[in-house]
Amino acid sequence: MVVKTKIKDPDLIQKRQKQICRGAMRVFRHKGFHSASIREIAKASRISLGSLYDYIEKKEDILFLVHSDILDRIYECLNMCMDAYESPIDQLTHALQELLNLSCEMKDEMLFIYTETKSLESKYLHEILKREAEFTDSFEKLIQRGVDEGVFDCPKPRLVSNIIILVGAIMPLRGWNILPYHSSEEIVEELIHITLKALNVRGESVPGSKSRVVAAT
Amino acid sequence: MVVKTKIKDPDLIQKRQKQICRGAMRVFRHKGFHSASIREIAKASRISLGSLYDYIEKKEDILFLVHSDILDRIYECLNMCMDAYESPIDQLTHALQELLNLSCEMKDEMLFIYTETKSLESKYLHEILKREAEFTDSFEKLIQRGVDEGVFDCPKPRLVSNIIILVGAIMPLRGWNILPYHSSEEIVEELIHITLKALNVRGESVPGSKSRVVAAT
Amino acid sequence: MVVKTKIKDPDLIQKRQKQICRGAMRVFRHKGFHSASIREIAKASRISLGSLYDYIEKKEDILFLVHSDILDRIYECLNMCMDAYESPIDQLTHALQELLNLSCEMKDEMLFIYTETKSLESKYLHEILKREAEFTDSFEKLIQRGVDEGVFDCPKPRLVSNIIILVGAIMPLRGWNILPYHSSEEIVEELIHITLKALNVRGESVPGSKSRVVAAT
Amino acid sequence: MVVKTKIKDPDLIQKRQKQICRGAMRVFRHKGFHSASIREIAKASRISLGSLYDYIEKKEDILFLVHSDILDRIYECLNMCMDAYESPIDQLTHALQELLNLSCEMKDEMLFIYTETKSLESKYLHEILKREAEFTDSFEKLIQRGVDEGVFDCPKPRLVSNIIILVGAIMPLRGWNILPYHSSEEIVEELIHITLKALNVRGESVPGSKSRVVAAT
DNA sequence: AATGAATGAGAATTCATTCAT
DNA sequence: CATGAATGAATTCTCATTCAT
Repeated sequence: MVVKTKIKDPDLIQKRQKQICRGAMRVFRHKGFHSASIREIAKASRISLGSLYDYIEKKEDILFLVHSDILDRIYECLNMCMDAYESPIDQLTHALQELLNLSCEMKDEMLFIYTETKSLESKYLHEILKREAEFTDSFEKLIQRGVDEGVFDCPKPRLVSNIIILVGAIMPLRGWNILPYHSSEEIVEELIHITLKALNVRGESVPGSKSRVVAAT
Repeated sequence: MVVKTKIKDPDLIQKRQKQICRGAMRVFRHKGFHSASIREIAKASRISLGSLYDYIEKKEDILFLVHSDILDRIYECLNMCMDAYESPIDQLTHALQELLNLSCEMKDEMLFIYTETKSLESKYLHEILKREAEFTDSFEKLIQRGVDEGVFDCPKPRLVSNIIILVGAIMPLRGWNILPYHSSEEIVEELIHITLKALNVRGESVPGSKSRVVAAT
Repeated sequence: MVVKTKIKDPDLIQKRQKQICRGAMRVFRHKGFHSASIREIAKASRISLGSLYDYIEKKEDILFLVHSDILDRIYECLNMCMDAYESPIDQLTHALQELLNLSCEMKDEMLFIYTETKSLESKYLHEILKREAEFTDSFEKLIQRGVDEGVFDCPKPRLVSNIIILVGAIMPLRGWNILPYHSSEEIVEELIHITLKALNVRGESVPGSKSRVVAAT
Repeated sequence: MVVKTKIKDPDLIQKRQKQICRGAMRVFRHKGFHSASIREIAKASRISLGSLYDYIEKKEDILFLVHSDILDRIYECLNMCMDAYESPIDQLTHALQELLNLSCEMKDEMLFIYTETKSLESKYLHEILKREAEFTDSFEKLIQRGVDEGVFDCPKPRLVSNIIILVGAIMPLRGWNILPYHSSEEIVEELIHITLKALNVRGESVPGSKSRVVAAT
């Protein structure tokens, strides 16, 4: 899916739309989508109001571009992470760890996705949900492979992959209630531990953690 | 916290504000808070525009009233549910079951809470988060009692209670990805199973479920 | 001219309308006529919104009542003052002195008259201007009598009486620029002095002033 | 002080704000500030509602612009007039004459200033009063110079300059009561005569008047 | 390609007035 | 006579979008 523009040069489109994404997100962070005016977005993007409309057609296009940009960044990280390991357990633990790290670093962006996806118009909504579904699928496949290899015990991999993705957003969604009591490192470690326990993995190893290495093999 | 009105009769205030809540929610369901106009809300509430403003001061007041109303309904159900049982395991399983049932029946309302809490103005936001925190606390205490009684194994009850509440919203937040593959009954059952497993409960019994009554390890 | 009411008892009308005048003026003082809402006026008058409308028909009626009330108070004082003296010079000096004193004590009221008379609807405007004209007439007659008696030199008594009345409002209209430099007593004394000079009165006596008594007859 | 705009081109701002001033004044003349709606003002200014708000921020800004514009016009005339003469008597008589002429030609504008200055918000009110004060100062200095040169007898120049300015608005404020009896030329001539008399000027000459050229006492 | 001025539909909110009790 | 809840027209202001330069 592509946003219709008045401009021909594809490189310029790419560059300016990225510029708009970053500017827009800077505004959305504080005011949300609806309260952000196109004027503010143009100013934050260091682009004129007229030019802005050369690269998009409607305000909602920006919402889609920002969604796309955020998902791109998240999925790229996670795919790289999964590709770096072979065994399902390693893949899962590292992917989960990466997801949780991202949810710290990109807290605002993830919260934005959770709160503003509903504002997408139907055409864009389906596109974005399709991409989210693909992402969930990759987790599901990973778990299924673990089940097939006998390292995971999980009768409903789709449900569990959805839980994982939901819990992957625990920082933006529930951080306000947890962070005053636990550091993000503690949270990440414990969440991986719980996940592996829920998958009946015995003798887990948590990457980057000393305290639990004793239980390894 | 109370919304300032021009009306004196407290019963009438109560009645009309409830009326407004229901009407407003009917509109918010389809359009969200920002896209819903005050005129639509008035119409849906079967109240005149002028009268509406006799019972609130600003549009944001409606957002708060709706939040309050939804939380009231959810928390009342859950408190009744917890009070009906003695043992932490029974309390937890029934509360979780009730929470998940509510998240089916009040899917839109819960999604609304997750997506629009950010639109509350500071004063109201704090009030609502305070109530959510109290709710989380009651889950935390429940788990802690289970730990004290030796039936739960859980080093970070606060984290886990937050996970439970987050997962309690899995229907509104991830239902679109799960429900095409599993019935809500299946989901509820499996989620309770996973939760108890995460708490290291051996020999669990799921209420209303036959299949798992003897499903010990 | 009389404001139409729903109430019969004339004493009650009198009493309540006075009550409304005082309440309304309290609000007008700070916000002016247009920015004052009927609700505020009712509250300040310690009368219910419904009752208020038993004693007036429209908001403008209040404006007229307040105008009437203020003019009544001013003219009553001045008429008493003029009646207390015989000679034109005494009458003029004491009337002017009284007028200037009133313009200190009723600064807000006089300013209100000057700024809000234009808001009166035609019917009321004519009534109020008629009363102001009568008031100007009485000054004009006073001056004319002085001219006839040979104590004043004034070819255009009407113009001068208008000047006197205008200067009588110098406190509310220009006080902000004068009062930081001169006390109101100084101002009053000097204004009387100038007025008598303008009327070619030689050897004037200013009431209540010591400094100028030496110049007395 | 400058009204904040969304427009960058300063010439355009100047031009449009003047356009708005004139349009607004056309409406204010009949209805006053509060009763004039922004829509009417836009229409009278031959500018669209949206554009209007590109050149101002709030309705009150228009009030300030109009005040500014009127004072500019008046003060420019008077300064030119004062600069054209050397002696205090000439300056005073010509300035007074000019002021009274202006008060005939700009009757509505002056009345507007007197009745609507109170509607200015604090920030603007102070600015406008500052300019009025400067204007009064210039009259005070003129009188003081006359006193220093021995041609005026005036112990309180500040008070007298305020009287002059107040009397300078006699046409808009009291014209309704005088003009049916005297022509504006008569009024102007007599007012100058009285003023000079009040300043103890002997052997005055009124500009443009023959009858009084030798009218010494 | 880029700029920024122009537009008007639509938003929230206020308030004089009426009317049932 | 008194009360205060109800009404909806009118108001100010915002903002996405277009268009001339």
